[in-house]
Amino acid sequence: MAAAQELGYRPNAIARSLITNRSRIIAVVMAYLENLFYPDVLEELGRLLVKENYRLLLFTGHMDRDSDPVFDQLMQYRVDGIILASTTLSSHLSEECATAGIPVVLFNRTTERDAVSSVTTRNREGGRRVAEFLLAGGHKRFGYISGVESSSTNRDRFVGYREALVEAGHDDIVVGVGNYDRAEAEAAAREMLSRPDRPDALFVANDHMAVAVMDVARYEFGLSIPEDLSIVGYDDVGAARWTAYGITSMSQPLKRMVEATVNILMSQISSGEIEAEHRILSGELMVRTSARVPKSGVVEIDGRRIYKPGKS
Amino acid sequence: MAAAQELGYRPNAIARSLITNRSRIIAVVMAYLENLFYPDVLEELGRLLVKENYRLLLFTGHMDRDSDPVFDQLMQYRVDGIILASTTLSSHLSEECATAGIPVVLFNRTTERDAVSSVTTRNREGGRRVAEFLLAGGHKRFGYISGVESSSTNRDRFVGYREALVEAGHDDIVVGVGNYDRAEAEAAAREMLSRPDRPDALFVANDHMAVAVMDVARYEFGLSIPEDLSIVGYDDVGAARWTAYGITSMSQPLKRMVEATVNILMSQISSGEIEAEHRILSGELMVRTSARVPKSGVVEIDGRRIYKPGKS
DNA sequence: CTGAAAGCGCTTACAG
DNA sequence: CTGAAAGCGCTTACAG
Repeated sequence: MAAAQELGYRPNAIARSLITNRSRIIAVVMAYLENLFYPDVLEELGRLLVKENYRLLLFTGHMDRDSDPVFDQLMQYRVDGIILASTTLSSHLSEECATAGIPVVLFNRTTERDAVSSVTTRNREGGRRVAEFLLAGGHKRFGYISGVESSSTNRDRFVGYREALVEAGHDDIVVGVGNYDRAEAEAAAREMLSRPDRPDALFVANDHMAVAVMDVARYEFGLSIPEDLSIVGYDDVGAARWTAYGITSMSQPLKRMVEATVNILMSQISSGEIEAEHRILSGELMVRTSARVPKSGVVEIDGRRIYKPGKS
Repeated sequence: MAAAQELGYRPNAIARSLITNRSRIIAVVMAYLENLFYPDVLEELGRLLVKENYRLLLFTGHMDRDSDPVFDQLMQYRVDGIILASTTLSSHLSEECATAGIPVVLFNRTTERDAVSSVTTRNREGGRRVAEFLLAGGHKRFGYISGVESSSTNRDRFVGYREALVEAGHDDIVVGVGNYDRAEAEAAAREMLSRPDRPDALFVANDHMAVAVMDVARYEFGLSIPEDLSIVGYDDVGAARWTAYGITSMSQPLKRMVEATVNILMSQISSGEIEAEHRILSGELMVRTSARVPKSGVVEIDGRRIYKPGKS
């Protein structure tokens, strides 16, 4: 042992993994890090995985649907688990993972397929909450700037938002497509705010776009926020808290989401059984300055203002 | 081959690496992803490494100086190269890498030690440029909010800034310590702006802090920017371009920096020779709205405004 | 309890 | 040109 120490011997983890059949590597696939939400997720993932004595192999960049070379690489490195954030595997590929016995967890996404686990938040309820908040604020004309239209997050947020608005008698929502992209969100905002019947309440599908939309509204259209236009976002990312924006936003409990993701992975790895598990968490509507504040329903908890209808 | 295809055979990269003595894995160590500059770097690194057929093993979280377990893990996975961003290895550890024949590149950092390569920008010239710009803007009283005081980036930026100011007869710079941290930068700004002789020109060591400082100046002190206070940042990160901030900032050529980093690594890996190489690139002072604009020296290139003293 | 052997899945050099 | 053998650095089961 002393000699080993002296010579700086370190066991070769790669040789070990060959015989143990465990690489202790988790692959994390993140299409893009531009949305500030994801770097935060990544950092937290790194923290938890290291605690579990796992390494994090990162794949960024958009994956093409089926024939991804990225996927081949995951398999070649015999990763013990895969976390997919802001990407979805084709059904073909997730099948392959399942047969190869590699646990897969979708982060902030779901699919109909039952084979792969997922961790999400109640996006539909979130969408409803946003609508309730804007209705309580006395708004009359509602808009929505969407994310990627086929994504489960976008779909669920919009469905909940629309449901609650329709129940209140508003069935004419102005919709623009933002694709979770700044530039596209800006274009959608320009188009929407140029309309003679422009909305006075706007739900933007995530904060990453909401920041861009606020800049367009304020500096290109000269609108006062929230006097002329209320904006609500989603995710509660860092920039939402910056005073210049102060975005009222549905939060996603990032730490708990990451924790659930790692838990699912760890239990599937150790049990060797891959039974799809779906963990669904809840967020809160964080009230700041980007949207008119209703007379009641806003409570203060630990210095943060949260909208909880029914309470005051 | 047909059979292999049918059975979904994929070579085991780990077994291969055992015999080839090449893991085709590069370790990237990033202390924190909070500063928006680093996620961008990470994404670009991912792009280039994948092109070179390398994988990216990510380590986040602060490393303790000498005895880091993280470093042990790097070694255990027999990574082919190490990129250190926003962290420095102790001399002891970089020595070990050298003897183990693993190339190391410091990204956006340097050390006196010659054994390890680095990619940086001309921070001292950058600091000078900022000073020249603020002097040309007619400012009288200069402040500086620092990064981590021991870091080479911070030191060089400040040295250049001070040099140019002293040459112009200003040797009384008000200095606050921001440690590249939002909260600390805010505290430093509060302290500095409360002074009776508060500066009218403020160089903040990076944009990540500059955003926070601007919010403090505007919303806590009611200052107009740039009328009451000019602020210049560093890095030219995404948020600097958001209209609400519009930070005048020294850019760092991120893509070229990443390219140089990967190049150094690749050439050292293929040659097997680890000779320290220091690549130093240049940035530009991107002119936006957070600082008073001098009468001359600002040129427009591809729709971006850049300060190039001596030209107009 | 200690120590030698087999084997994980590859690649490479060598024999047929 | 094809095919069997050796070996990368571990772990694990087994023999002494």
